[in-house]
Amino acid sequence: MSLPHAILTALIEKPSSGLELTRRIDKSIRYFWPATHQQVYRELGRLEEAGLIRALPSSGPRKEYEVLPAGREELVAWVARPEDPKPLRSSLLLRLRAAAVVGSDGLAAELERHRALHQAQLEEYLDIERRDFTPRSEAEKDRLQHLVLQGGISLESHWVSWLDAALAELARPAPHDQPR
Amino acid sequence: MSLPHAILTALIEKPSSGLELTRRIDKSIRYFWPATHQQVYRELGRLEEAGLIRALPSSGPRKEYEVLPAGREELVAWVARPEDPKPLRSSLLLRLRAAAVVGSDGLAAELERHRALHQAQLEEYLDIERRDFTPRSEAEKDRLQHLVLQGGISLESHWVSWLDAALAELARPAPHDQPR
DNA sequence: GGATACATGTAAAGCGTTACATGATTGC
DNA sequence: GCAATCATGTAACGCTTTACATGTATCC
Repeated sequence: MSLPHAILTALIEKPSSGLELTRRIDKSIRYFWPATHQQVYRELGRLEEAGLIRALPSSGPRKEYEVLPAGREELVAWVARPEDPKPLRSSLLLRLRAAAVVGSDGLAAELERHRALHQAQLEEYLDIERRDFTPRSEAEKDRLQHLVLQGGISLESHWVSWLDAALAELARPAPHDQPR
Repeated sequence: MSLPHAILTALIEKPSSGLELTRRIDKSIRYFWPATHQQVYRELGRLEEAGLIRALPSSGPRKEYEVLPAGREELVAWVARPEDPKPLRSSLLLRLRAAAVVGSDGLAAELERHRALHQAQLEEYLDIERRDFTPRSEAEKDRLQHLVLQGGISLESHWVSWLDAALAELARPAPHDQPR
């Protein structure tokens, strides 16, 4: 149940219409919880029905939503609520496991491709860090957001390093098969 | 489309019935692609209908499946097939983001809890590594499986380190608010 | 023979994804 | 006025998860 809370967070920062909200999510929150406009609209409907947000009186087709006190309370409660991490699902690790059984033909190219993707994401995070965060003396709010960013940086660094090791290992001749 | 390929991989290693397959997945593959018995049965039905596996003639209620040549070919092709990584979804990072907006009450306890979970997973991986892998001179098959395990180890290490940093940061007094 | 575990499913709900539909606004 | 874009949705599908259902073997 994370998407509704992502929306509450964004709406508290600034009341928005569905599409505007989608765009704002796509500019920051999507890095650790992506959402399409269809999901956003569906959740906005549910949150309104649950009495956590309300639509502001509007002119035209745009519907602006703001968070009600009950919505803020729910978000405060959710921050402390125990919730286990989602189990890992990596099709890349699965494919290495499959390659151990049927051979690793063509796998290296795919590992290279993933390495490039993670490297690009890492650089995007580092750009954001250089642009938005100073090295020290940050306000509580900034410090928490900086922590989130550092989590992403550390995660992408892990993948790049591991892919480097995997590629080196794939390139290494097999000690038993090769030297005969 | 990863689950069917996880099942093909496990079935090539050893033909199995639905429940046995579920148990075997739960002993290794689940670390990077968990699956319940309901999912397994459904996929077995689909794979059989697609002509990738077949049920062995059996006695009793147990249905044993084995992989057909078409199934092996599909798995070989899948190993090299481009497939982007699933976008990250971390409710913990999301909650840090929410805490930046509504305050971090109760967040530290939850971070501690997650740290313990990741630490336990890390130790489980390290136990497996000590038990199943020698330091060098491994066959191609073992080297790939070792790489998978090292991926898990490095991932859990990342989370433990990051959670340590996050907890230290949360405990640190705010530079602007506090010292007045 | 009765309880327990084994084994194979069905049903339903939630979330995420892709494709499609519809009306209003804006730019030219 | 017409096209493109903005804005708000609906529909359908697949995967995951939880709960429930049903029959079979085994143990004591």
